[in-house]
Amino acid sequence: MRLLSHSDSLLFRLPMQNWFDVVKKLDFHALEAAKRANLDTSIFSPDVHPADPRFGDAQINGALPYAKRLKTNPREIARQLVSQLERDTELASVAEISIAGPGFINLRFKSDFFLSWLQAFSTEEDFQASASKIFEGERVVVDYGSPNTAKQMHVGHIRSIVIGESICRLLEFCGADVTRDNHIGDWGTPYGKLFYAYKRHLDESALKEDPLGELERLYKLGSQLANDDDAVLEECREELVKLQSGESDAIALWERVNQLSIDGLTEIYDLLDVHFDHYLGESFYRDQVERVYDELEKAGLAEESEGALVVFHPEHKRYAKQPFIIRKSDGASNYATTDLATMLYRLEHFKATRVIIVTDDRQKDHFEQLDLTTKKWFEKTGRSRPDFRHVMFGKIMGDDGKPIKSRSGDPIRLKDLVYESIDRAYAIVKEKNPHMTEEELRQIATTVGVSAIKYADLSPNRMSNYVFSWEKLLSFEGNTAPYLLYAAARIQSIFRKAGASTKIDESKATAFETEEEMALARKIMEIVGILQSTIETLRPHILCNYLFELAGVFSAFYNADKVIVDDIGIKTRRLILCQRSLLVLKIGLSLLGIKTLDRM
RNA sequence: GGGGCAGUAGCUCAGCUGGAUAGAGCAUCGGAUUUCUAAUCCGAGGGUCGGGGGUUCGAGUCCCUCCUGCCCUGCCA
Repeated sequence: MRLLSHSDSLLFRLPMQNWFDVVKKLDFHALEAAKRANLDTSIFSPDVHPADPRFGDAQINGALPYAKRLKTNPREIARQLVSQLERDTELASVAEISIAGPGFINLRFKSDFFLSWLQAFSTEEDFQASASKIFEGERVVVDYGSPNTAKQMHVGHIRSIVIGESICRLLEFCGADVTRDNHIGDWGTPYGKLFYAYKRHLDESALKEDPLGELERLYKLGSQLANDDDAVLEECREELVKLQSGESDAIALWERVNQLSIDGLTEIYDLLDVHFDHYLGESFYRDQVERVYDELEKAGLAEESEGALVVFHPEHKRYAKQPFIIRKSDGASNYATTDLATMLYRLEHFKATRVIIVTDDRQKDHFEQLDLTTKKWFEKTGRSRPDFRHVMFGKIMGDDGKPIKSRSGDPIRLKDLVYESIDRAYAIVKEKNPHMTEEELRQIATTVGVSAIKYADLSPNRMSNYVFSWEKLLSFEGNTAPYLLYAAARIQSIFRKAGASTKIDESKATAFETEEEMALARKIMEIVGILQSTIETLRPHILCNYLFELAGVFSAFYNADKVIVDDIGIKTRRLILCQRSLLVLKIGLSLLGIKTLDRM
């Protein structure tokens, strides 16, 4: 029979499940206290925050705005609340309560509360249990990546891929059924020029070697030849007409180019561990544009203006005058048309309850107009209206403050970027681990290099432009993926050294004592709120920031407190901290699309 | 002209619905290693939060105004 530690008593353990989200739980208790104190709960909001460790673990600030509304003394309100909170036996058993300043209520959890919390929530399933309800039953189509075909991807494509993938994983973690759809640019005017050059100047071996590179070369060549010679330009036009009119040879060639393109794209996506369910690009919707014109005209939303078919939104201060052009004056469809058709398809075919599109912020107006138009269209036709979110991001800048370009003035190829990162990672890993096998070196370098690229893109706020620098991207210090991977690898190492698996007899643990133990426990618990705000805002940098802090607090703990010690109580509780730190790092990194390593 | 985003330490950036003395990393300087991975940790210096006004117990955060940069603004995506 195992011994019961004081934190193991049934009385204490039973309610722990409700404490997973500490802020939410405190909010509830504070509101109950407010009722008992006869405060007007239509006005009072507890306003619970995680606190600066100097003051405690959490604070309830609601007394101040409440007193302001009623023009009374905030400290008096706080005093009334505290006297009720102290009568709350569940709360009083886990925390010490005090008043500070003008009426802040500070709570400091008792040491064994941290241990009980960590013991109650110990697996990925435990962490996912509450999150998985957020988007339960939701079908979400996430549209990201979206490069043009027959071209190499460049550095400008990385943010959509990396942010989009992270958002997919976050949504799945929250219980959503996610469809990853790559809305490729596989239709349009460039194909005339490409086909002209393809038929005359194709280098078969180059095409086999590097399909996207060769197709891009051919497009540029065709473009240049057409530019120099009007006769060539005319032939390019004819190629395009053949394609658009569905001539079988042209379609066959287009299909071949498209397949080569997708194969080329997939090579890099595989490297980045990003896998799409569909590649439903612009071409897929080309036969559906008539339906869009018809429905929008019948619904009275679209009108002729300057020869084009457009949608105005009279209620909107800007889009009352700024048209959403859905058919050009030459009769051709455009981006707006296919995006509308895409919305319809996602509703009808995927039964989407939500649609998320991940692009740069220059397309903000376009997607606002798309959303307004879709809402009215679907409403008038009696359809359900999926919730639409445009997840946008800023540009990647060079150190000259302008959008990033390579020295030659061309965009930096994404492939080159990723492989250079892997190569640099390889050199560093090899230097640190001279005796590692070649295979292991390669594998670690790939993970480190790819992670570094991804993390550099995820850690800044996606809304702002960020400055690209090789040094920062590939740095192994500071808020970077390698720093996080290293922290995780060190924890794995502890378990190897301890000869213990991650499953340990946790009942032997004693309550935390050292400052570093407490700080780490506190930090681990913060993951709950962090996941919520990351998901609410769809801003992965919030999670990045947190993981960096967690790794830092862990490292401080690691340096201060030895884990493998003789005292079984101390050793066990420290192993618990290690195991949970590793768990949270793994969950967090996987939600960012980053794999962890056992050693590095 | 209209609209959007941004301006925080020398550099790159955090700062959650307004909360206590504005924080990291890099760089600089000073420490820690017979040790579970030093790819680490601890400490120091470094700020008119673009300027000015306002709202209030309290403003980097909200409102107004001005300055600066970038982006969008009818037939590109």
